[in-house]
Amino acid sequence: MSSMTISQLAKAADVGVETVRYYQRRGLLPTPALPGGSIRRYDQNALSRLRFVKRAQALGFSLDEIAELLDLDEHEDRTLARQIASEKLIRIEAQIEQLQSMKQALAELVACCAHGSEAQPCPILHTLAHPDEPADQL
Amino acid sequence: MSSMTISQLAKAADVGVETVRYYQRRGLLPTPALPGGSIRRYDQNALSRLRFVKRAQALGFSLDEIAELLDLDEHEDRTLARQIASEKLIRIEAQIEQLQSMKQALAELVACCAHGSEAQPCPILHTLAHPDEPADQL
DNA sequence: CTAAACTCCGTACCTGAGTACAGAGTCAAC
DNA sequence: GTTGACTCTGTACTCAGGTACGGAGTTTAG
Repeated sequence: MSSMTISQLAKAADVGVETVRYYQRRGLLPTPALPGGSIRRYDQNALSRLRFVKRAQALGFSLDEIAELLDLDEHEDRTLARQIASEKLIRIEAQIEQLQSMKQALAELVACCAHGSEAQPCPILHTLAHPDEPADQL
Repeated sequence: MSSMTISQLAKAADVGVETVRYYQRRGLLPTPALPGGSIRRYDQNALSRLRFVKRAQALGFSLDEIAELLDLDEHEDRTLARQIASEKLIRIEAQIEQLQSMKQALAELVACCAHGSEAQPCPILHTLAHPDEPADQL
């Protein structure tokens, strides 16, 4: 199955046909030339690329960022590649930190709500409404 | 300043006037009645609610989820509130793990580009395209 | 008293990431 | 050699979460 139609390709990567076309329009996947007349064929390489897109996306990258990542690989300019990757790395680290703050805040709220007495207002809602008190460490 | 115009309210919560109106349309904020003729007035309560929305949003809740939380607050249902927060917590934890894997992959790419030989391919596309190999810890 | 600034309401527009559909062509099976 | 599934291109629609705008009314400072 080294040569696939668009629907076979889409199925193999578990996306819709329209999604493949959309990625082509966005420049994330090359659009192979129409051979002679009529129907495009996609190879293993196209599938790898498509899977790359889905995986990177699952990690929170936008399609624009993914296009950039793909460029890193394609361009043999390692100096530039390294620079772009470093910048992305910094953004990811910041994102992780943000999420960790969120996690902590939420964990505190959940824990507090678990053993609080029913008589008091729900701390999740109370805390969110009044940030100037205890759980303000966001 | 217990009675504000819409723009004072918006400013106090650091959002745009249009955003306040949007939240009203979405049912996240009540729309106070027009007193006699003409211009609505908002109180401290509206500000608390607006801040609640922004804080919950910063914690990764969607506006629909926030509406749900507000509803729970109104009905004093802390058990369910806690459940929603727990679910959100789990999603956030998964997201952090994923990002950490990506961080590692990117860090490797950066290191590779820094001192690797020009002859070898960068690991990033390979890593993401073939999840069944080393960097599979995503 | 007038002009600037603000408010109200409705509707339209924006970005990101697709999804749907129309109308025409093509390919494989029977 | 026709039917049915698939493909091609292009355009339009969806959803979230806003943002912008037009035209009318109101409020306030000078």
